[in-house]
Amino acid sequence: MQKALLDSMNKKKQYVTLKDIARMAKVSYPTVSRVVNNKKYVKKETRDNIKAIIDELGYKPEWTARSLRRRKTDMIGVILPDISNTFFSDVVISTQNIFKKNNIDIIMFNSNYDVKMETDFLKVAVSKRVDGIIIAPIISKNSKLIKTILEDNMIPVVLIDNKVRGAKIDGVFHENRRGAKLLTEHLISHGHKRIGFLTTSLEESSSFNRLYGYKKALNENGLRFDEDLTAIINWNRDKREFYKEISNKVDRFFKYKNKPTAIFTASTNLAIGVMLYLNKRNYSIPEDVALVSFDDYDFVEVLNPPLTTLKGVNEKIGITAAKMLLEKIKKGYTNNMKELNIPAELNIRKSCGC
Amino acid sequence: MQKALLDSMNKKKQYVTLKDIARMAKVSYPTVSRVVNNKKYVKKETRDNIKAIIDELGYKPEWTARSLRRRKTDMIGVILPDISNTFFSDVVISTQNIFKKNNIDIIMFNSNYDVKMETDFLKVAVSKRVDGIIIAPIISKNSKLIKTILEDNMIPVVLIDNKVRGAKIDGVFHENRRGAKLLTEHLISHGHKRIGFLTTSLEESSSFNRLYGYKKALNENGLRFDEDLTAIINWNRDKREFYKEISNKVDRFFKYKNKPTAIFTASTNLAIGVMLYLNKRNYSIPEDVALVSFDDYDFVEVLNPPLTTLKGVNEKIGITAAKMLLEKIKKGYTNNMKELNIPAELNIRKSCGC
DNA sequence: ATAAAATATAAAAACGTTTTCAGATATGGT
DNA sequence: ACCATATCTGAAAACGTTTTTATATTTTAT
Repeated sequence: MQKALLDSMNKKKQYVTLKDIARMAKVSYPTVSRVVNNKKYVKKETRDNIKAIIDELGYKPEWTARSLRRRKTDMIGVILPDISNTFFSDVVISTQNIFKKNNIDIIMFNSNYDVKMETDFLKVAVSKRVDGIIIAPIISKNSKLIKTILEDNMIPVVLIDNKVRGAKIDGVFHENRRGAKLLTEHLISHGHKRIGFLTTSLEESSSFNRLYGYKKALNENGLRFDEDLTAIINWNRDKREFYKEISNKVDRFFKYKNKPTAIFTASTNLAIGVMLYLNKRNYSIPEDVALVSFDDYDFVEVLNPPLTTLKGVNEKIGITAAKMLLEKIKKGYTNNMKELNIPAELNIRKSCGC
Repeated sequence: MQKALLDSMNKKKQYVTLKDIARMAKVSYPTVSRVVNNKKYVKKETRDNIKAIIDELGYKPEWTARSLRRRKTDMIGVILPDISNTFFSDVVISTQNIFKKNNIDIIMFNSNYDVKMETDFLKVAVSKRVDGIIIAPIISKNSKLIKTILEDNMIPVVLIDNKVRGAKIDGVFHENRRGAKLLTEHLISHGHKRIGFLTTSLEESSSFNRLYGYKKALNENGLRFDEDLTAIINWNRDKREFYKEISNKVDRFFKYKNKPTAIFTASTNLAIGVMLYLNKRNYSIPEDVALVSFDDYDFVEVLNPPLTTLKGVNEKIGITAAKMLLEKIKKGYTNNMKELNIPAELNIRKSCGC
């Protein structure tokens, strides 16, 4: 008896179903379905009665059943490398703000810059039958899988930040080349001739293009590109390790006879690492070393010193990508590749020497 | 003809189903199901053959159908107020790292500190039949809904950071009272007698408890609590507005005849706002005003000046909560309320005057 | 008044799985 | 050689919806 009570307490409550409602309202369950979905062809009287019962029992449709039948899940997959990076979390937030209005939810995949994980997540997203995917792909080697998904015409996809070589997929991007060129030129205008460059993996098209812009600025100003002043930092979820790698690599810059007088980082994570290093070495910014960075974050204003960056476009990118995907989902598959670049603009503060 | 081609291109590719595999392997589809799920009772020869066909056709189970039948979705809902706050994004990341190993995915809900949105999301999570929920509830007024979910025994829930008054739900929390007390005492030990306190809504138990700790420290050191030195800041997704409100409220502090010489903020978002204000007013930290803040973030080290905080426990909280939820999901409902508080520890830097 | 069209409802089929049940074959112990 | 048990397989039911089809009723148009 005691045990029975306990069992009944531990037994999951059964959800109320259409049939339950139908039975109470003495109608067939498709009729209830029509009420739930605000479809025509239900007498007002019947409709009101059913609605009342639904309210009373607190009926909520079983989404898995509905999804199975409707062949859509009202969920999209968002695959990003690191949402502790404000750029990406902003993307998630603005995406959600758009999609919530359409009653579409987000399955969040954080790949930790791990290619295997990214690939797995992509497969899971397909298996979970999401209605669409927003992805900031890590490396172009994923192209085969991504292309398969696109070419098999299974799921609408919108890229963010990184392109996939050879794949014709809509996407929204930073103006990477021009942005990097602007920042580098700004340093050059301050008289710097030896400028270090830090980035994460060049497999990412954004990194690659930032490097390109940096090189172009050097070139157009008659400065030689020096491979030794470029450092590629591997992402590490353990920040201590990540900063240590930055420290080691930047340290190398300062061991050359011809030291850099300025550093340009391709993301603010990297800039923080550089600042930690420079602080530790008692180099002062910008007197000893000037510093500029690609992304904008709300806290760069209060860094020591405030960091010169590009104006933030996180929300703009997120919203644009979300709207693009929504359109693709609603319209079904379309083959028109749209590639949007959000314009870059300098945000000059102190760290550059201004 | 042209049109037919276009139509066929635009037609969604049909997914491969169990039946397709079964037909090709000349077996019944439950047999294929057994292979897919690594169940016993399939002859090795048959199994191998089926596996080969599955690989060849790239069959992936339809998750909605599987979820419907199995009565679980392999998804959990994570409801947070603001993932652009590193604390919360760290929680998501560490949660995902735990759950991925169990093939459970995350539906992400970002409520923007909006009570209505939080409530909606909670209902959606239930309707989507998630296997469990991790939530950092904004206000205690949600308690009724949360309690209903718990008491109806529908879905396992684990709280993060904020408690819900009267509801017996497992949760993982900062050591809010002790942490706040430590920080306040530290300021007092520097000789400060007038200490401002900034927090977001006191509806959140974390804020309430941080205020409590602050008061207690004052009290135990013979200092009077002055309501005028407490400011409650409303969250605003628009950072400009958010910082403006901080600026306005802190400005009031400095209009009193008896100005504060130190400020304690209940979160780092607030600290940044305060720093922006102090910078603008040319107050120097810590000489004119000392500053300490509750959360730890990796960039506080390079702020101007480096911020004294509590040691970061983001990951610890995330991992603990995730494991707790996983256990609840696996065990089914259990009534033992577990409440874990992750110990607070000072992380002394420069902004306090040390 | 009558045909046509619109409305209202129910019965049945469908979505793609997993589970239960039952039957067939193989294996092992006496 | 025989019964019990383990292994294999398929048929049918089930999960909870939405959609299709069919049929009855009401409204509208002539």
